[in-house]
Amino acid sequence: MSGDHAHKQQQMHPGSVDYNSHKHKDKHKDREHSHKEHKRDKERENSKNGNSEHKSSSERKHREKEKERLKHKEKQKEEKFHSSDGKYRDKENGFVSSLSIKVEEDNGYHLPIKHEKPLKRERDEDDRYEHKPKKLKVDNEKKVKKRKQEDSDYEEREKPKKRTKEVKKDSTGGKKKAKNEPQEKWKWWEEEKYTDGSKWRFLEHKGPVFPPPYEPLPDRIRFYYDGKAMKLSPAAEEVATFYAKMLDHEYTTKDIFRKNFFKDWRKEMTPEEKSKITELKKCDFTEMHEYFKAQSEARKQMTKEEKQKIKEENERILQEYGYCVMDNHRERIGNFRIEPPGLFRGRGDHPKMGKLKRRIRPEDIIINCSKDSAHPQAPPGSRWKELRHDNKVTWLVSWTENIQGSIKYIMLNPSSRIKGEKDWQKYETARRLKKSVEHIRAQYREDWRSKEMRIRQRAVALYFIDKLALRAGNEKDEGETADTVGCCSLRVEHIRLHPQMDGQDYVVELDFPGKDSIRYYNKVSVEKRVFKNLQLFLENKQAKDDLFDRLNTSILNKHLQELMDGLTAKVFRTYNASITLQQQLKELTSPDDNIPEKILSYNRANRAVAVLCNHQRAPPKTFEKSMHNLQTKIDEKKKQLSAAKKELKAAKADAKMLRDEKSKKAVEMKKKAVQRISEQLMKLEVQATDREENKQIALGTSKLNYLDPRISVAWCKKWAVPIEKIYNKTQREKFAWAIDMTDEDFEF
DNA sequence: GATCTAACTTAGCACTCAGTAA
DNA sequence: TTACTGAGTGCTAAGTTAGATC
Repeated sequence: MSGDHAHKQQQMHPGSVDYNSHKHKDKHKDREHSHKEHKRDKERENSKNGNSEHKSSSERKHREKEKERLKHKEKQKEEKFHSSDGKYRDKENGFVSSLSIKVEEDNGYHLPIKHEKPLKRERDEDDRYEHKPKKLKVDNEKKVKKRKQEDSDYEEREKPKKRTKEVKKDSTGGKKKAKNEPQEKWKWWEEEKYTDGSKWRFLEHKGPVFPPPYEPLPDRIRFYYDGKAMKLSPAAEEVATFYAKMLDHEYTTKDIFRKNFFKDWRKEMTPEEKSKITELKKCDFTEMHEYFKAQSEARKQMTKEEKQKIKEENERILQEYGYCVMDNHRERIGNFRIEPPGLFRGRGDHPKMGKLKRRIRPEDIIINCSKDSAHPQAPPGSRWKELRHDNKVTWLVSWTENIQGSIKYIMLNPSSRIKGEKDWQKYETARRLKKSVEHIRAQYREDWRSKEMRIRQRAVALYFIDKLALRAGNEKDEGETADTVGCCSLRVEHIRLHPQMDGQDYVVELDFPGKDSIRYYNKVSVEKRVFKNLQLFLENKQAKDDLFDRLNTSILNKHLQELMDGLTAKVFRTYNASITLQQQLKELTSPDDNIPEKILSYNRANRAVAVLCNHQRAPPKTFEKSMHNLQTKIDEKKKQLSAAKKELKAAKADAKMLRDEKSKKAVEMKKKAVQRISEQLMKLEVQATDREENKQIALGTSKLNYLDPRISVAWCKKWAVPIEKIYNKTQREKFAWAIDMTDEDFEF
């Protein structure tokens, strides 16, 4: 299947459309579609079809057989999940399912999996979970005063010490609890929010941590040019080490990377070096490369004590620079280190890959903090570019990077109030969309018949965004970034129309490089009117022309804003992801299941979302090996089980003969052993299934960014699944608000 | 409406480190 | 004790969106 797709994919191109004339020249740009995406896919495909795949095929078959034998219950669930009637999206490499066409249905509208029930709430909106900002705090002088007081109180009592993440204060005004009492987490979600657009009242931090200065290589480590050793100037040597460190990486085999690197490297050379070093292929970095490899090896070989020392030093830096005081709370900073210099690693066929990312100096840094805070000090002998006091933004530090000229920021950790509030708000907006989505859908269906082309295009694009969870698709600077697209920027070459395909009517085949140059490949059966509209949009266009030439993200979002306050294209992704999770959890969870089975169901629901959102990952390098190891464990466990069963049988026979207490006890013991081993076996089998299904799908992205955590928390509570089973520590910190406020009745 | 920019979210990859098996 | 492994974490690239400016 996967090979088949790859093949189809390669052949795809605007054969089915009449490209004779060019109607929309104004918007047409002669873009080069480099097909980086396709190359990357092909590479994956090749590696997949290579040795490792063949080696593992017998194991996989074996596993399949084992799966067959899994409990009846398990099997039923799997069938349910894989939806036997072609609802699953088919992705690159066939990693999702063997079925390729998603059928449109009235109720199973947006989901990759068929839904027996309509996507309707089972009860009225539960307003308990509405994100209702309480009374405006900044309007309330008393409270502002109090907060200010708390700020200064905090400085007084907390500044010199404290290693806890949050400052402890009680509800009456900020007194610490007794020493040994457990530190209570700050429940910012129970407090009032700023509603005047300001993000904080007080902000104090220590500024960023700079990477260590460059340390020249020892003299024995030499660089060779054209076979001759050559001592490089420190600046040129530093840049050379960036390349040397990457020698093992695929990047250094790419022409653009090499070209960009060499060009930027030469800029760092002295005139003499410049005149000597004229060809990259004559450069020999291997000694440097070996040196860094040895260093990395040495780091691994460090003694426990040495490692501990480094750990302590890192902890000290974290405590000093990794936290800030925002209003009256000590909050964790997300990224407090300045990005070190190196070679730019753009993704896909990025035209700037290999360029030198220069070292950031204090003179490049803008510091943002409160006027009345202790300002961070620039390193001795240097000064900041600017000291700013802007409480309308959330960042602490910013600088402009030299590759794209974009601004980089230091901001707070996801567990912080400022990020958490925004996250919560995001899900509330998505829940509001739930209330008006049917109306919006009716509207865009109506717009498919509009007399105006721009409205039809808007309506069809919105249909794709809603149905397929596509990203908005901003226009991008040609030549500055990799050629990737989203919905609004789709081009003729990214779409093929099939009036009939695989027994389905009106099939649209989408194939394009999305964010991070991850391929989006999907064949989907659409409504006739959508199909006819697409045919119309394609008329008289060429491969490189925009499919939606009368549309862009700005127009689309303005329209969405009119339909619902706060609605943007992105909200549809959040909404559809969350509603899919909720729906899938309902479908897949069986009350009789044990905890591991329930977790498998959760992961499968999560997986359905990841598939919908096209969250892919490269299969882990050690995947085949780890599956093999797991299978070995399963085989051993089976042997163990069979032995235990024999022993039980024997014990039973003994007990029947002897009829004494001792042999009865022995039977009980053996029974327990059989039960224990069975459970262990079942866990391993579930683990193998889960891992196999997860081979090329990344669950983390949707879990962290698209799924309303309250759905997961409610599910855990309802089925008594420990929250730790689905969220690790970091995730629990990020979603503390949801964990605290949600009960099992929560409905998205 | 086009373009630019700032601010923020979303994303996959690489590396680390703790747990576990040998 | 060592080697291995995978979950967790950090890093930073690549998106979206809104607002300013022309």
